[in-house]
Amino acid sequence: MADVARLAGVSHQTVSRVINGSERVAPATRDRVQAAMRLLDYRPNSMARALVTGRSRTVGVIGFNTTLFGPASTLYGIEGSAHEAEYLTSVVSMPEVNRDSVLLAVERLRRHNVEGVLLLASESSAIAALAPVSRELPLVALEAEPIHGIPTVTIDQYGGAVSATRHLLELGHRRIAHIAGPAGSLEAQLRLAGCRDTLAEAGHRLPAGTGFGDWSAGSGYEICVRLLEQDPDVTAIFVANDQMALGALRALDEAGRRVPADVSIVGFDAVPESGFFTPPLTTIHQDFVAIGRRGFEALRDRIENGDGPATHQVLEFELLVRASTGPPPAGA
Amino acid sequence: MADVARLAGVSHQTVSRVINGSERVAPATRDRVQAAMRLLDYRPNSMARALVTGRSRTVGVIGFNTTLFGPASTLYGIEGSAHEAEYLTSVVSMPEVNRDSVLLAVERLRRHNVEGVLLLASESSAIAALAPVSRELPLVALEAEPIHGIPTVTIDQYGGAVSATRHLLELGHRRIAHIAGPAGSLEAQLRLAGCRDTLAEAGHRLPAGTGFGDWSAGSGYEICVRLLEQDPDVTAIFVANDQMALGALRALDEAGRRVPADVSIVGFDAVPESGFFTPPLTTIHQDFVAIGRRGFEALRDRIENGDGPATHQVLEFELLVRASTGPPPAGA
DNA sequence: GGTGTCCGTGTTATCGCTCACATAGTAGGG
DNA sequence: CCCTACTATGTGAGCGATAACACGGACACC
Repeated sequence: MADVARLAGVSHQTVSRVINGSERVAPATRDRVQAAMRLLDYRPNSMARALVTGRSRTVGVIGFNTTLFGPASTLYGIEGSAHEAEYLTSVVSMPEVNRDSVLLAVERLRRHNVEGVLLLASESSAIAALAPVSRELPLVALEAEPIHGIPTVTIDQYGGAVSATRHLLELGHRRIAHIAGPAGSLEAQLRLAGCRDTLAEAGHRLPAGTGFGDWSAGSGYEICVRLLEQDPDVTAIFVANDQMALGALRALDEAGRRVPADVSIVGFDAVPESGFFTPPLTTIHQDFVAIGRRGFEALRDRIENGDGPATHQVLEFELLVRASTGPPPAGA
Repeated sequence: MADVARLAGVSHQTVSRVINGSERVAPATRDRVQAAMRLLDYRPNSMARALVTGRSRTVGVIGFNTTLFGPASTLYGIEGSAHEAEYLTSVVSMPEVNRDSVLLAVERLRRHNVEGVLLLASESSAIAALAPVSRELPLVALEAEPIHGIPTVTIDQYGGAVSATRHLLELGHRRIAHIAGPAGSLEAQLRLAGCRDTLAEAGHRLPAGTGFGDWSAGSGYEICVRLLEQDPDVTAIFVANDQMALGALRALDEAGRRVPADVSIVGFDAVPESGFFTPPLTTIHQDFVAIGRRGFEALRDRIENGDGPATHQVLEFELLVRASTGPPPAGA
């Protein structure tokens, strides 16, 4: 910076003014300074600036299964939004969700002076762990429970589950099972609750022993195999995400049950591949990227304008009816 | 820091020594300082430290399709490794790969004083754009061509394609088609070349008009539909990734062609879902997480030990034979 | 022509830390 | 018992920027 100032024949402060786009600089001077900056390939040192302003213009993201389509897409949305606002995104991916790992992640981010943190985890334990932190550091939780005064952005998981279940009821199904996500996950709980409540309203109930998977195709497969043994009369299964639904599809195929002629399947998430499953999967679409964008905006608002009351944004979902659902077999 | 020093009755320099684990501190003093730090909930300011040491302990990652399983997993590997080395990972996800977007991304990261950059893109144009930058900033490219003296970490794409193609030849297939990835992608090119060369060696050749997809299931579907029209005698298709293979599976199903009885399919990547496709997909497994880890290690080495000659690491792949491949139909 | 006001620019302090060097005390060798 | 050598700690400078304030000159107004 001193070099630039010297070359342009001004003081370092004037250079600083040019960098920061201050009004109080004569156009001629501004041009001279900019020319000097270009000539010297000068790049302001963000660390020095951050030190004096106390602002790092960096936000942290804490994620877990970031290799999954959902979180990866949300991260993409966050990054896109952050980019536009000239923030940098720092990611911490933990292999497992628990109190300690969340605290470790946030500590790591704080040490690097992030200005705020986005939590990408629906485990209520993760949010609970961060509740005290949120008083010192702006925090927004995505796909999370609106508790502890932490702002959240989610889609209407419960509503999506209701919609999926209604779809099956409307097709005439009566014996409907659910393959749930991890028991500790709020999303999984809401999807289960939405399904159960909707069935109850219609005078039906979930078969006993709903299995809790881990979102993976493998777990969906295993749970479905068990389900078919325990309850061969099931004519429809609402599966808590598309990957597990794929596993269920595989299990049904191996069991010789046709989809949707014998059993209908509904998934959740609408991953891009789901339209190419055999058969193409009926599922609930949620806009992960939008969640990320909204999440970042909410965080930025808290960073720049301080704590207001915590907002809880709920985005819309969409039922995508494809070929994996149809009326139950005549005999059922 | 001054507060800690005062409370512990030492100078700020001694506090600094304790923070940095210097040897030259009496155990009693160290304890007193640590107690003071805990009491005051003191956290060293990384920006000040970065300013004076000139080290931000942050690396940048430039990615494109980071919502895909491969890049997302690699990112996960990078982050894990970076975490262990106490580096922070900052991600920039660009919507498209081209010279400008790559340069923009790297500029953004440099402005935030990252110490090095990992490029997650197999497009040679992206690497070419960064070649000049790599002389000023440590850089490692993943899944990329070893050019311009930039270190790389990849798996043996060509070898994987050879292995996949041989597998089909050994099963007795003679009319083998390929569905390729984007023409600009090095991975796609190598997979295509490996397939073509292996066929040529065996005295066969690729049917004319190999389609170039965009890695998505949808593109795989469309290319396969076209392929089946143009070349109905094909008995096997090697598809450049699993998502496109899923699309191909769908197209075959709709065309009434059974897999593997009528047509065999081999994918590439071994995404976790591929074992649950209908039928489970024969594919080439590559360890994306390991690529990320190795990539970070290589970058760290360059950051901390300066430029040596550029290393090019090639990791092993593995052919996973599942149910989507079998001998060609008797008539073929 | 004096004076207040605004504009463009410069001067100095400061952010929180590490580095290089200074210094006091302690121990060991002859 | 002196000198060297090393240990534990302190002092002051400076990293590269911004903030706060100071200052000279041009202009307008009375």
